[in-house]
Amino acid sequence: MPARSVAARTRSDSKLDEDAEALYGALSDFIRAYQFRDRDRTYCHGLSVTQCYALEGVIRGAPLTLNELASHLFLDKSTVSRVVDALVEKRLVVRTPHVEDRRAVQLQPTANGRRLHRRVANEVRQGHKKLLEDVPRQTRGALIELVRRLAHLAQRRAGKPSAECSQP
Amino acid sequence: MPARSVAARTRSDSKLDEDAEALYGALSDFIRAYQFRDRDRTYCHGLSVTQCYALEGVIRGAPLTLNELASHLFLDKSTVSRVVDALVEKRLVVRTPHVEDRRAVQLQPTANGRRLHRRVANEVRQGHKKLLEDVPRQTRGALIELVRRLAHLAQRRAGKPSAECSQP
DNA sequence: GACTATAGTTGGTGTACGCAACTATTGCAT
DNA sequence: ATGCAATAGTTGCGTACACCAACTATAGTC
Repeated sequence: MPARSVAARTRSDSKLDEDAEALYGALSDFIRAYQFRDRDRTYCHGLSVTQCYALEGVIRGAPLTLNELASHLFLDKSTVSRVVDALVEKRLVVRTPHVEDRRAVQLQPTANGRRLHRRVANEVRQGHKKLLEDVPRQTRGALIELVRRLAHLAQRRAGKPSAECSQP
Repeated sequence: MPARSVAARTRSDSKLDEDAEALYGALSDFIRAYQFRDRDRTYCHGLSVTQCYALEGVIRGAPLTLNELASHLFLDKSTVSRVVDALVEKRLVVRTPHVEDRRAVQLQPTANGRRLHRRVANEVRQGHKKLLEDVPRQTRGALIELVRRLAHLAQRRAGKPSAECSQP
């Protein structure tokens, strides 16, 4: 490392600190507000947010097992099992026994499930269009790219959750 | 509206649709992963996520009333009342009777509260630094600005939640 | 002084989540 | 083959957290 580094690193680190702080502030504002929706017990068309995510996961990944869905959703398999119960109950998803591994199930959307998801996705897209309308057209691509990067990084972090946490 | 508009609008709308779709995909990936943390029953230093947000809200806004905090958190005042109970229990926040309006309370962080918040904020900042490290330095400012804008827009939307939702 | 409105608390209820224990399979090793 | 560890999923259970509604206490208005 070159000689310039001490002062430079200090300066650049504190800039990074600042940026991290600012990012956190903005993200937590965003999440609090964005998630506001999530606090609605019943989301759209009688689906909770988790159910929406699960349905979407099934549609995007079908056929997939319960474990796969669980890790996609970052949820415990027991939780997902019950979420799937609800979706099955609503005739949006079917649990088929897995052909090769009789312990496993295969999750598949029903026609109903696809239809409902299309409707929900449309409404959600409307919301995001409203968000994007206020973003200058040229920067939209960059914004999306950056959010993708954030998602990617957050996913990596998700693997080891409680590393930096202590209990009272 | 000029004659060009039909074809042009169609094209630009479908581009906007695409962008909205992409944004939604990226955001939901991000939120699922980011929120993973939030699913930890006990977050950092014995605080739940809601408690963290509440403590932060109190520190950023002190002195503030319970109602103010509730609307900041987009939560019901009864929920916030209990969250504050927990923070008071932990000696992180004090409820002082409001000087001018004896129905209201003033929420203030204790020295302990500030200390703990500083610790938590530091750890959280570390996480966001890791996120930012992978973002090119020149685009960090833009990213933060865009997240701020998203937050702002999401906040506006938060006001009228179930407009586009129907129940089964 | 009676009224309406507001701040906050408490009781009741529903739900989401994780952990642990269980069953049913699989697949490997002897 | 038979036994044993590992895995997929389900279920029981406890906890946290959210809302609504009912309540108390105070404020402001006429």
